[in-house]
Amino acid sequence: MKIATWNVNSVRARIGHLTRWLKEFAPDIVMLQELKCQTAEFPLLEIQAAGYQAEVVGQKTYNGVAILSKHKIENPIHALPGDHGDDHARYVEATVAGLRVASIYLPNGNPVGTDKFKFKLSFFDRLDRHARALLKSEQPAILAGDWNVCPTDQDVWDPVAMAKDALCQPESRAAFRKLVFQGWTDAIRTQHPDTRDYTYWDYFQNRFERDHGLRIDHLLLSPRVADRLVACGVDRTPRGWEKASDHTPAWVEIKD
DNA sequence: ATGGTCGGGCTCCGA
Repeated sequence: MKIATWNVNSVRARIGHLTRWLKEFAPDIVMLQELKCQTAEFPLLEIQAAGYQAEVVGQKTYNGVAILSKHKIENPIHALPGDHGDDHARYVEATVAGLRVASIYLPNGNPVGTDKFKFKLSFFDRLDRHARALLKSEQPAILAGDWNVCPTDQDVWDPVAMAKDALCQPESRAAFRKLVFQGWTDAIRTQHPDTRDYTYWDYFQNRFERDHGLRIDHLLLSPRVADRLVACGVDRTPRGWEKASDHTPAWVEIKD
């Protein structure tokens, strides 16, 4: 079973790329981020025609997350618990094929030293508590999405240029590590300890062509899913298509 | 040296 995550940077602008990639890569489950549309505007007919169900949490202009699946989607939740005042569409979680899967769009947090950065850390704190409860439930689970964190300098093409960025702050990295230390496996880094495996390249300055990227899209596996890990990677193909998202899909394959 | 490019939806914001 193949499970992927992809920040599409507007699902309506990218629907052609998305349906092409669903057909070519044939994932069983896909976590999407940055839909940039309201739930009612989500291109559901095209997704269904491609053979997928969808659980969508949208909002106007910003954010937006979804779970696409070839299998039945059950018991969804549409927000990360812990803050009733959080009206950002950044979290959707559901049960699919016996797995608890979450599509997460963590706040970017720039610039550092503002309420945006505080919101990022508080979102991480809520995620930490919720992830702990998921582990305790002993359901096989996958937390996937755009984490807006480069876990180490290995995940950054130019660590000096990025040193003041919210994606590389010690607090952001510590928050990510705290989840890993709970017992979640960062699939790609664990299976590929020595490669860069970027998932994002800025639109500026031909960064993709020069491979000046970042690894910020991650799939974290609960222990029972990590036991089933067969392969994982980053599919750079869609990033090379015309009018691409600035992110490309990351994926895992697990035993059924 | 603080630019550059996208998408959404307006004349700027967020990334």
